[in-house]
Amino acid sequence: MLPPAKRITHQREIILQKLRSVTSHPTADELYMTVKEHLPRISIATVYRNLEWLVANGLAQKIEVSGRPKRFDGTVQPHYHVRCQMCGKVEDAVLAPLEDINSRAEKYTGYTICGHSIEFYGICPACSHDQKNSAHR
Amino acid sequence: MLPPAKRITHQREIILQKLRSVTSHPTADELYMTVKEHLPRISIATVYRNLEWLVANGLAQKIEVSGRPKRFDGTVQPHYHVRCQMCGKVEDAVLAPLEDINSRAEKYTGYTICGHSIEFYGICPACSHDQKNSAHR
DNA sequence: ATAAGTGCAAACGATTTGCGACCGC
DNA sequence: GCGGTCGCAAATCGTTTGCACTTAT
Repeated sequence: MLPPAKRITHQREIILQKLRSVTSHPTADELYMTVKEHLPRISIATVYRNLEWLVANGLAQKIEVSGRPKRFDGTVQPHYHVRCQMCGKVEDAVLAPLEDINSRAEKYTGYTICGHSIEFYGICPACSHDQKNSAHR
Repeated sequence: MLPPAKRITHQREIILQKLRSVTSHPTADELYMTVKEHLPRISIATVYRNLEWLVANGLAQKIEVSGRPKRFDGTVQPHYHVRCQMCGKVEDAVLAPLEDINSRAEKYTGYTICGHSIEFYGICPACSHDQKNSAHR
């Protein structure tokens, strides 16, 4: 199903464009910073509202994991994420989607399963490097 | 490794006991309510502090998913969860832990992977029933 | 005595909301 | 002109923190 193609306001457009131009899964606040460069008068509320709108209309994904601030993703294909436990960075984990586990879960839980998310957690290369350097102290 | 068996204060004990007595993955606040029945003067801060302590000492698990309030689990064995998108309830999904995907992810991401969490999302039996009943309107 | 743990209230960060102004059809 | 959207400020929610007071050892 194609997106309902409703109103695309200027701010909505810029937000989506900025979101698509990065691979860093920014938080609403981070996005607000960069969007503000082009639309200095935009408010953080607008960013939140439009991000939710984009998600609701299938133009973006929300990664709401780990208590931390929600992150957003301009890619809509299902994929998994890895989070660094030290610096909080989130990256994509390129693994083939495990389709079969949905039906398994459905069977065992009685829920109507719509999907699943997998988050790997660990230490990113940069942080594990830092860790070695400061092992003493 | 057995828990460090440090201080077990009265409030700590009650909190763990209450947490273990339910399967509902309560939030800190929900737990606070029930613990207060036994310890009327306990503060919410103590509940938060002790839940973190229990997690740090391997006596409980934190389920921090979906932006929503963190939930806690008195079971420490690794297992997955299903969340109802309508009522927010979290239940266990009895699926054998997928051990192999950790090493796969490690290979692809370059991270040192410590583990992963899977959350299925969908509609619980109760809510899908309600949905039918209120289909009109 | 001292180190750890507590209750309270205030602080915090992320997000949401109410509202009057505004913009595009 | 009207409905949808915006910017702003205030409100909310979950959680954390500073601090002075207890409590177990």
